[in-house]
Amino acid sequence: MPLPPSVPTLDDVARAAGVSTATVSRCLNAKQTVSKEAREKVMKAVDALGYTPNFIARAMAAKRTYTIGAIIPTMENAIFARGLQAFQEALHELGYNLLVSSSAYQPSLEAEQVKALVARGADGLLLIGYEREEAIYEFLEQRQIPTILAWASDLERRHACVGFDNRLAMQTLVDKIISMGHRQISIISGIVDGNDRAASRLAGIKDGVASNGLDPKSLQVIEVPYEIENGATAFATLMQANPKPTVVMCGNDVLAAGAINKANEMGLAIPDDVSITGFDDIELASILHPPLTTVHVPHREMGRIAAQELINMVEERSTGAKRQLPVSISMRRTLGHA
Amino acid sequence: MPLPPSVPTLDDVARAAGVSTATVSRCLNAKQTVSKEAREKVMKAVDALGYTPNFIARAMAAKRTYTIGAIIPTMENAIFARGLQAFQEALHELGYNLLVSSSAYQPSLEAEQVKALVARGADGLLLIGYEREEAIYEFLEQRQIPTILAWASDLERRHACVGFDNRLAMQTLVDKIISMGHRQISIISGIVDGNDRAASRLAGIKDGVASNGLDPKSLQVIEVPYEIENGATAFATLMQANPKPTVVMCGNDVLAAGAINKANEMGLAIPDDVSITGFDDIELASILHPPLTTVHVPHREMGRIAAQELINMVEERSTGAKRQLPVSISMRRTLGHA
DNA sequence: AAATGCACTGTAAGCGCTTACATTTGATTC
DNA sequence: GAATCAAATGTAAGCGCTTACAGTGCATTT
Repeated sequence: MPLPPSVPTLDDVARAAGVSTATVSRCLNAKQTVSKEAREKVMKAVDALGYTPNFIARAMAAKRTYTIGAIIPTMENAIFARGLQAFQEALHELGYNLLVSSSAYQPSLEAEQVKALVARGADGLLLIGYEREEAIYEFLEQRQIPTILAWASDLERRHACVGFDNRLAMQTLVDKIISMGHRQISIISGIVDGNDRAASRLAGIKDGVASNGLDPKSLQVIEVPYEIENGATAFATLMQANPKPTVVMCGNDVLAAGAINKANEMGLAIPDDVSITGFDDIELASILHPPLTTVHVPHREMGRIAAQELINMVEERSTGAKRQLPVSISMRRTLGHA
Repeated sequence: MPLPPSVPTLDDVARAAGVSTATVSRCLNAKQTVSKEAREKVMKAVDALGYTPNFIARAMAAKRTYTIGAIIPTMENAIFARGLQAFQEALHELGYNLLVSSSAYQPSLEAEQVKALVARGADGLLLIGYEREEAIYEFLEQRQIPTILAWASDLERRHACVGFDNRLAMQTLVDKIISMGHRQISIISGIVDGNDRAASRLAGIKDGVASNGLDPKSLQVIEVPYEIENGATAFATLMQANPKPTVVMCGNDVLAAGAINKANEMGLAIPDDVSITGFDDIELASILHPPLTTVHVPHREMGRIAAQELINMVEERSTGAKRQLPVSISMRRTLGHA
């Protein structure tokens, strides 16, 4: 038993099989022709030694890692989970691995992670939304790292993206709400600064309100980080206004969950006393009490398309498409007539 | 503008600064003494060229990556999210990065990911629970990869671990339940095969039942994957039994969420018609309607301790401790007297 | 003035792979 | 039987870093 239980290398395999390292390498990468005879000798040696290729050395020599990096704002709630899962699955099918990190909604952390992932040889990157320093985009371009922006769909911008129109979605929802007789609308929004999705959703509400002849300025808006508890607190505050809102629109389902919860606690009947709406349609939405009326987003499809498109870019079959996916409204039971 | 926009290397920096590559390397790693003068020249060159160290080359030369790998069974729900987040934060403070992958509860996938992470030079690994092929443990030992098992706390086993006693926790909960007059207990368990946590929880229930003089064999048990929908379906099935259960104990909060939802849908009052309990105390638990009585698990603490202990192992300050954390019962409103 | 020690810096040998290029071999053709 | 060619294999040069080892100067000691 060797005291430094040294890990077998390509050289060891080559020696054991009585061939050159090049042949072993070719066997393992199945790119070029290797005689059946040699292949068998090599495979036998690989098994005997328990050889596993050193990924780092391989990446270093080949300058390819078959690894994609993704940076999402948070892993704590389910907003990105499903899309990411689909992304990962699709990547796996295409022969790529996924490395995930979370920026905790901090731009500086995101920038750091972008560099870390690139330094680790990520062949491509998935980022969420648009809002980040231009320097990051420049860095990525200079390094020629294919990047796709998910949860983003601005066809005017130069970046490859796949997402949906947050603004239009909210506007549609507002139309619906107003058509149901609501005039007193209050809003619990995510933090708009640094988060283009939150900003678009808020803008969409204002658009909708304005296009229905109401004054967007009269809207009560509270901005809070996406956490259940914040939704609850904000809801309580909003309900103290006079006149009371007949509907509280939330920037996402997490916030809406908090709002619903607080409403129940306050003994308010939903939707009779107050209506509540969400955004995202995460799993949570359907098990709230009552089930949440929300904007349904095609998370899995978005993840899958992002993977396909990104790999197309990595393998130089595409220079980056822009995809906008349709959303719909999941009418459940928290939205009623005013 | 150079057509191959080649990325600056250490050599470029050395040349620009008029020093040797060794000096540049020493500057960047701050390990050894470099004169202030040299350091300044180097830093200037680094900035001017926009140099970022190539992580892969560094890892290759230094045989250290300052990267920890974690493989969790799922990212789709919040079971592991909070613990992992804390793990990541603690790691970051200690100067390490985290790479996460999900095994989707598939042992073969987990094995693959272990190899992938090791091949990528992970300095250490975090795995969930015990149940996996012995070959994986052997591989890890042979390669001398420090590994900590989280959500695991068997003090008899040889592996470093940090977790809590699933079995005892459930037993305690059963004691409580029986003391409240329940005799008809049904169970919605996670899939036990390949999941030691699920198995321990189920065993704990049986222990508790037996120690209270009831017959564990009379327990109705349905095993399903951890998904809300499955909890709902199983609950409906269980309620068709005769006699009906007075309490349905769920293997985790996700399952309990489904059960509660279905109960509401069926017009059953909780806890008057039927009590329901969960396990994990994820955020979801407190916003269910009614709020879920469940076993509270110190996720964040577990993640933090796992990080500290694992890095101690990586940096050879420890050979692997075993930590068992206390859990408590979060009494909320889904458990009432029989 | 020579010897000693210290602080700093440079030289160069890898780390474990991939791959361009060179070489060998055997079959095929004329 | 020599020439030609394709297939299989080998040789060896890196990839961009870290680090052991070997200087180089200069201040201090003897």
